[in-house]
Amino acid sequence: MDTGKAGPGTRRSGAAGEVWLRPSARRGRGAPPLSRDRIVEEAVALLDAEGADRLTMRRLAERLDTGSTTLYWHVKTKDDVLDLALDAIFAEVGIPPKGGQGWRAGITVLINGWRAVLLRHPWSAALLSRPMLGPNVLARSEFLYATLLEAGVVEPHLTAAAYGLSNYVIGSGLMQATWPTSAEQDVRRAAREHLRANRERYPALATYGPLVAEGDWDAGFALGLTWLLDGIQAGIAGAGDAAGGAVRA
Amino acid sequence: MDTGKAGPGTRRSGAAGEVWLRPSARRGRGAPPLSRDRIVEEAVALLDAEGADRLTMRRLAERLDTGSTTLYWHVKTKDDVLDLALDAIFAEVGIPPKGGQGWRAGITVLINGWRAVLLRHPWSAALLSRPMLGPNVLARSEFLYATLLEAGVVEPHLTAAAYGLSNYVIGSGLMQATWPTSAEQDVRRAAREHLRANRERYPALATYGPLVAEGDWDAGFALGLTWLLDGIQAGIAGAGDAAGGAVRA
DNA sequence: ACCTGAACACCGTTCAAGT
DNA sequence: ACCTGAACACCGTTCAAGT
Repeated sequence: MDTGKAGPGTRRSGAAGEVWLRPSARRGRGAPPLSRDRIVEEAVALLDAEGADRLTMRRLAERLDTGSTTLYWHVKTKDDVLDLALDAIFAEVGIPPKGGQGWRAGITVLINGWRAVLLRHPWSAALLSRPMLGPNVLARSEFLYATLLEAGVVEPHLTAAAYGLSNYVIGSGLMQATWPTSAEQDVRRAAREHLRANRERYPALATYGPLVAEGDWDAGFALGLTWLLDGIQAGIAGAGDAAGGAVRA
Repeated sequence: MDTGKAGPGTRRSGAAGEVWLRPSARRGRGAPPLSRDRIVEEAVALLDAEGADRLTMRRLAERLDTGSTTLYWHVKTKDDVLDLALDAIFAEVGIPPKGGQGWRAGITVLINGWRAVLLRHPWSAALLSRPMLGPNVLARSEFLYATLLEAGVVEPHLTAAAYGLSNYVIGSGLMQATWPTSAEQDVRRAAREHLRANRERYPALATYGPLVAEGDWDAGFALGLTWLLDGIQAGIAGAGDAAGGAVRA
């Protein structure tokens, strides 16, 4: 594990003329100078590779070939790094072209892309408990609101729709990222057996529950999304009170 | 801050005869002996009072009047404490009586109770990224599945319904617990001004966005819940393909 | 303007030792 | 069976100092 760690003076002090043999940057060829962007990029890589609780200022600095304290010139705190990393991956969520398809299609593409990103970076689920106000997140929220407005959705349906859709993806991403992955077969099996052993207490779960049925995440997600979109659509047509009397909690 | 901290020997060594003046337990009157339950209870209190990142084995131990290392006799790791604390608050979610009302009413009560607990313990939102397999959580999932089954919901609607509802509450709780509270008026205002300053980039958000409109969380949540329930209900009636062709993502 | 090193005040956890 | 203290290998962050 510690193999790559140069002893004191090995690289930093530099033997006579050794400067010319070095490609001017610290690390191998072409490592750009340290910058906020590079720190965030490396943070995402570290998070992808090892998960949220392995992200340490010292370990991050090591990957960037600096001391941990150097990072604090470019970034104010570790929390900043997390905020920036979270916003960075949102850039991967494609924003559908403006007028292309109907509002349902546009929103479906956005939401599915959003979900895909959450699943591709499972650590992000745990970070969603911080306010998301970065430019990439805002750009996607803007698309969502704009599309709904253009479709004719008005308050109180507008807020409910935007929140409902967002909450649904976030919850789904969190749930699925959380769930014992197939890599943890032992945990899955243990959980399943736990349910079956207590089948008199959890009869429905033991037979139909998620750990048993191994339901199709994607199909389930799509179905729930349809329900939300249907509800939103119904609210557009008869703006009055298509939702019945259930609106007030 | 350090006022209450007894100097070495002040309490532990005990002057002659001092035993009889002590009420036999370490702390004031009637402190029950250390136990797993007491640790979890105190952990919840600490989390409620100070939030997730202030929970420390040492600080928790201090509240229990022990050394931090003592906790490890009752609990294996800090993660265990978090898992136990998370399951503990789920006990507050009331499970509706079995046959009382229709399935919609029962599920609505459960979901609203669930949401209320998440909002009452905002720290729990950040912990939802861990598998929830504790007895209290399972009991509530059991109710959900059993009620849906009894209402006649079948696969693939069953899994989609259970996940959809759960994901929706979880996402909502996370979102609302995360959002700058009214206590952080400055953050709210800064965010709002940020949106307005960039109104050409975020036109819809700047005018109708959540930070501006100050929408009613409860009403919005209830509306989205209605949509989900409507979708589930529609699936019961015409079991065939009431959801149209959108099922396969 | 950017980087470094030493240092501070913490962490979670282990373990031999006590009662 | 339960509790304690010392100790280990870490943390995030500050700050004076270097170039």
